[in-house]
Amino acid sequence: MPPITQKKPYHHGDLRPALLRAVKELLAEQGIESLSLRECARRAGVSWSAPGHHFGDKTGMLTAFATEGYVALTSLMQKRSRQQSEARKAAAAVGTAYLEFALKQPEYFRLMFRAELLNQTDDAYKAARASASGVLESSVRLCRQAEGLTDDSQSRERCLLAWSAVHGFATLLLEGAIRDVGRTPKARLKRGMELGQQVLRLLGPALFSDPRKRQQ
Amino acid sequence: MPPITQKKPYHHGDLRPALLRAVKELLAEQGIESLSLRECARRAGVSWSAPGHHFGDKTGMLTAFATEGYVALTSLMQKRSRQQSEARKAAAAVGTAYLEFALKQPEYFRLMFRAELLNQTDDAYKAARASASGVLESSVRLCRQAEGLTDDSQSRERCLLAWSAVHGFATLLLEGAIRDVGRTPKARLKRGMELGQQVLRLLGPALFSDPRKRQQ
DNA sequence: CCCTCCATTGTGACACTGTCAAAATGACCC
DNA sequence: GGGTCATTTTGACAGTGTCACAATGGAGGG
Repeated sequence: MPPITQKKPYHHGDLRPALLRAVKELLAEQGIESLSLRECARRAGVSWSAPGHHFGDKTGMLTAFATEGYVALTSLMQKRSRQQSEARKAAAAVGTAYLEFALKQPEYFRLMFRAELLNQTDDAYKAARASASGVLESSVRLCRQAEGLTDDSQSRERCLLAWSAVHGFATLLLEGAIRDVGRTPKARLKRGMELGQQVLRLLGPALFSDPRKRQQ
Repeated sequence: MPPITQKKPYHHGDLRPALLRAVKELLAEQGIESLSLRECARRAGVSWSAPGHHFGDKTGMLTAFATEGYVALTSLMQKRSRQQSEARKAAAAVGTAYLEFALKQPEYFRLMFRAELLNQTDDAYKAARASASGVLESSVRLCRQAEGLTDDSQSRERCLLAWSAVHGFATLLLEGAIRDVGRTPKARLKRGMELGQQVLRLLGPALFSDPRKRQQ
């Protein structure tokens, strides 16, 4: 009578969450390159072939993990967004949440944008990814709408600019491309969030000003 | 009397460029995950242990390759920048060149920002990376200078914003996160460059307007 | 011209990996 | 209670990175 904490009546308990937890731990400890199916199996206490069987192959396991990541990111952005009343502050909160997620859970974030490691045709994956980018887009669109700028001829480009900026900053910071931002992980997180907020604040005019008023 | 096309008097010719060429070909064909020292050796026509010996280990070889990439990126940005006379157009050309490099030579670009695969302490690598980001930064700074905006209290943040936006856009496009941008590689390149230019054009006000004039 | 030295390249060996086929386990339903 | 079948384990294999050690052949001195 193994402790079943989830619905699926697996042979030896709930394998899937156990494996995904092992993935998360191992990614946080050693990075993606040295992650192996067999080590996940060891940590989860099952045979070395169980992960491969359960997820089909390594790509399947990573795709499932990345899907979890998109769900978590979506949930965090929505939560932070709801804490704000004004549309503009809500949009800023979404961007900050994106950055916060990337910095606090890099083991998710790094994998979520490694196209060649994931099965792009997986339905759950596609759905989770779409819902995350939906939150981003609607936060930008709602903002312009709230300010009476119904001209959304460049709406897509503005959403892309916002996404690109916050994603690029998070990526550059995670990959160590931005210097003078602290040594210890703690300091890097704090300083990175501060710097990121300043950078994103500069984006305001580009996203929310009316293009018909002044170009410069 | 083997054909020596470069300076180093290697035993069997010029091993280093041959290996790096093999890396480039293999990365373009199959992606990073399936790249192996042994396959590089096979393609270069040497024993399977030669790459490991020459570069120390796999990380060493990838670091050398990434360094090549930074040199090529720097050179392309400088070239495109020099083709423009105005500072503002030069800055736009630098951003466009960054995007062009990422889309046309993804085998370089993808690796250049994989911190965990590279030896961050390598001197040649650090130098090449610094010179690339130097071109980016100076293009933004020169631009503000040319327009008489000497107030550079937020200079670093503006440079970071520009870099983040162009890097984020390139990354998202490369990883397939941006939809409706074409199926064939050819179309994706063309459409991606166009879309990228439109997105970057929106950045102008955020980078070059005087913050004391109008915030909105 | 020959001989030694030594950087450069090749070979052997080992533990580890992902994936396949086949066997074993045990929960579920009639 | 016994059969069925999804779930898990075991066996096997080709491939990998890295180590220690062997072989190669050009460079420099006598």
